[in-house]
Amino acid sequence: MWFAPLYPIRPVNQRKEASYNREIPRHIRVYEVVRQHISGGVYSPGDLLPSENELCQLHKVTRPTVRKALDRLANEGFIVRHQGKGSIVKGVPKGVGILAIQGTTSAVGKEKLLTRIITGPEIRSWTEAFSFPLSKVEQESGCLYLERLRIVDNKPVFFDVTMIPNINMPRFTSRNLENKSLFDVLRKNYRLEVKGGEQRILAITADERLMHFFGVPAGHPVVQLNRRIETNRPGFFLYSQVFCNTDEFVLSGNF
Amino acid sequence: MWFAPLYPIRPVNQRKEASYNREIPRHIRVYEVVRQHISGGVYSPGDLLPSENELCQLHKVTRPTVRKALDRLANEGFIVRHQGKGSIVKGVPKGVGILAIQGTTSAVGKEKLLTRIITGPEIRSWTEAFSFPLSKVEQESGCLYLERLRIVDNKPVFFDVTMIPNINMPRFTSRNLENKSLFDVLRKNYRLEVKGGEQRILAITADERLMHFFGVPAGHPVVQLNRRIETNRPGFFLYSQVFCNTDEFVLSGNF
DNA sequence: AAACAGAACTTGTAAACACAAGTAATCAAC
DNA sequence: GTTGATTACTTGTGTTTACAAGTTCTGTTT
Repeated sequence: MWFAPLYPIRPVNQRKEASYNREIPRHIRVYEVVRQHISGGVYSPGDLLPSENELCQLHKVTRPTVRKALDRLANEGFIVRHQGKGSIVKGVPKGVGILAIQGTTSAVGKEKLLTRIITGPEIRSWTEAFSFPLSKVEQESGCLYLERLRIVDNKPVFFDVTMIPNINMPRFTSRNLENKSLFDVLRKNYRLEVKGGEQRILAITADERLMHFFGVPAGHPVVQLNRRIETNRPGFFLYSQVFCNTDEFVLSGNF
Repeated sequence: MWFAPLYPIRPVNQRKEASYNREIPRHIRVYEVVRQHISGGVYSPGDLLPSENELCQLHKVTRPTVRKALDRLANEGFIVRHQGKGSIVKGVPKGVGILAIQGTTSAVGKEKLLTRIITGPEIRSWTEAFSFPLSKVEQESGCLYLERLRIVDNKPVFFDVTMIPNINMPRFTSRNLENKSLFDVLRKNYRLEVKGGEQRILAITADERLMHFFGVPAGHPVVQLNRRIETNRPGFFLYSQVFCNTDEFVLSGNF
């Protein structure tokens, strides 16, 4: 059985169009607006957001709709809600640190960090990708190999090995990477964005080479990170291995 | 002005008790049950979850309530929803490895992991929170102290120290935490959700105690993690220190 | 048998309502 | 002035109703 609608819920579409032009849900609209207001500085951290009922009036929607928007904002860390008080702006959720998504450059701060290229960049065939499995395509293409030593406050802290599949990476071997963020170069010159990845962490004792680079005695403990980094290019991964002398600098990051 | 309720919404509380024993919201109840069914293997990845209406009947709640539970499950990656089709089980979200956001239990898999309580849970005064700064309130409240040894495949792999501010944590010291996920206990009994945090990683050599726990010789390298973990309770942080013997198991996680 | 129409499901969006519970300001009583 | 109850906010939870829109099966038509 069919019942005539008691009231018109949404304004009749003026023009019927393809589905890609379908209305954006109202709770998402509200979310977008408030989110932009927070990241745009209309509301500062610590501010009290308009109450749910005020937001209802502002956006001409009902409370469940507003609440759905605020649910998401709270979930993503833009706001904190307090029963009986209101929603307090927390700010734009801070990014993920060295261990999470960015290279060491942005974590330590560009000023104090020097990067010395030890080897490469040069084309090699894969030996292994730090125990991550390699696809056939990757294996056949060879890799761009790079070894760097990172120096903070005149002390060598990181030694990293980076391996990038040699697929559509023109002129990479002739690039000057000294004191540059690798991720910046990849983003600007190859439109490669880091999306996420997987990492494995272990503690080892320094081998001859690390003893030499870090200037530490035999038996010195070192953190080793093996990372497989996803990019916006589907199926294209960066592989990197980082050794870190945590005597004076620790690896820190948010999650 | 006051209006008599048109209908009784929820069954009258049989006995009025203190606030820590307040009713757990129904959408959270439903969430917990379905979540356990997924991680417990009642539903396998690829399976179609009961429809929202069926879940309504099962749990004797209405659709918005069920939807709120499913919203969260989808958000956390347990399920994927398809309009017109249903909700498909994706499985326990891997990736939330030890380094990212969850405890070791979900990272390794519950089957193989045993947890032995070494000390506590007991109330102590703070000595320090692994070099994280403590607020005045935290310092004055004292902390719940807990030491655990995690055993994977009969090999001790993790030793962790957890410190929780003793603020509104009734009966925590008398809880049995043996072979349980601490985060699960906190979520179910105290409605504490992990939101994120900060961690610092370093490599050390095992001291007397770790040599004993891990059964490793002197000079053995060990990964140390100091973590400050944010929760949904504003200003309430968990502090934990994890030592990991990475000989046979590495710390892995996604980002 | 193949194609189409429709019914009968599914989830997605949104409103309107009712009440619970936490917070903060106000105001009266002491 | 201080205390304590009241009141007027705030967010939290839950129900009911209505319709939109995607998917799948079924039955009829061709």
